[in-house]
Amino acid sequence: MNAPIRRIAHLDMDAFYASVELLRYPQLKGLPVVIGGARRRQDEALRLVQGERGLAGIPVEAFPVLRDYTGRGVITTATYAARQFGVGSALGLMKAARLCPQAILLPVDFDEYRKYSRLFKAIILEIAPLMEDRGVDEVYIDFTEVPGGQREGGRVLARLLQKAIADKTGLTCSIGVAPNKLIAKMASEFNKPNGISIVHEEDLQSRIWPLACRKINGIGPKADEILARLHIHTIGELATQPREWLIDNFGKATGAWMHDAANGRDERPVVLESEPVSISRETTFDHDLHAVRDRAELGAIFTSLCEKLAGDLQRKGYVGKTIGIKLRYDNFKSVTRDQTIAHYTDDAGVIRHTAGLCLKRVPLTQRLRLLGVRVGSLLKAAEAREFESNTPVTHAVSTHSTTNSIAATDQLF
DNA sequence: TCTGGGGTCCTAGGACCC
DNA sequence: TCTGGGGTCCTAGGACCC
Repeated sequence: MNAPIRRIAHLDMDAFYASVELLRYPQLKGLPVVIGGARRRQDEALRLVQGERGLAGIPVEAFPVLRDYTGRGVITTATYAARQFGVGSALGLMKAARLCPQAILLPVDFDEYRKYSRLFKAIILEIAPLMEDRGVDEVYIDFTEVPGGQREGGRVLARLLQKAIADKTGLTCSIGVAPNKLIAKMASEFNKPNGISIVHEEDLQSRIWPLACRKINGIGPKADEILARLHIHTIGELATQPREWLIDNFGKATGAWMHDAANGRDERPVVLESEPVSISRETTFDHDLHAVRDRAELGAIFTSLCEKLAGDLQRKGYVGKTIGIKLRYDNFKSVTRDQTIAHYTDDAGVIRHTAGLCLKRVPLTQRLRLLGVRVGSLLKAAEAREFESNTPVTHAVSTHSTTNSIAATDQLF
């Protein structure tokens, strides 16, 4: 018997956030709907008009529309009906309102999306156990050894997955199957929504090479701009450049990677488990704040971010020892500062104190639009305790104690 | 009326040690 | 009497992704 052909699938949920919202509000099906912006207000407004028939009974006219929205924020997801108007992910809401003022605007309800995320991934795992989590709405799956994974190049298994997910969640997805992750990722976009694409090794020149370089996962706007200046626009053009020339222009690692990627070479395995490197919280203010004039408000936000972050760490069972801050000025320039401490911690007071020291190292004359706090160099809390028992007292782990109250730390703002 | 929030990885320089 | 390379850790910034 021949060795099975390596077949990797990329599965991408279609307009995921918006589709989950449509499960709650089926009366919005077919209408332009965008998700994004401020969370609470619209939600509460909707609950007020919710009649005996529940959420599905709310009349379409009661939903907030883009036209009435004022404030910051971007679109995270748009329904396909909304995309007709040129609105899509990452577009500012104010700009979107000009393109499609009648679009219905729903707030992001991440808990709900996470619920469906866990659900569709569990369904996949029952059928195909080798799955790599790539965020709330997409995964890679190794089809190679799965029953049916080789039939029709993977199409039979892909259809089975689509059907199982649709039956149990009411959601659709698109799947690309290819010899590796890189091509599978591109292939999953070929037939969106609710599509399947099979790309074989020998299809590289006909189906991948005509695409723009930007379609390669890992080539972003900056790299694309440099390539354009070098008169390279398609993946085929990139593939036929001499490897050494790409290395001269992009550096050793990036140049070699680009050459491999364009030639369809990618040996990365499907990774089943991974540990987080950092956990963070950040927030963009409703309006820009000044470190002096809005000191009290900023201080409260800062403390609250630290508390939420500590809560995240405790809930997930991690401690870290590199504490950092990020801020973004009104001109959108960002700076970061971080500091590594001797003790692993998940304590809000320790985080707040150390982050406060970081804040003192940064210019605070310009107005701010964003503030963030981050904890890195993470360790599982259990492993950290083990580490502690083999380490001198000065390196002890400090977990959420009451001795380090936030109120006791110095106030920068 | 520009531009969210949560991440990962890479680079590069300096400190410090051997 | 001034000069090596590595290796590792820390920090800052930036590209990129979902």
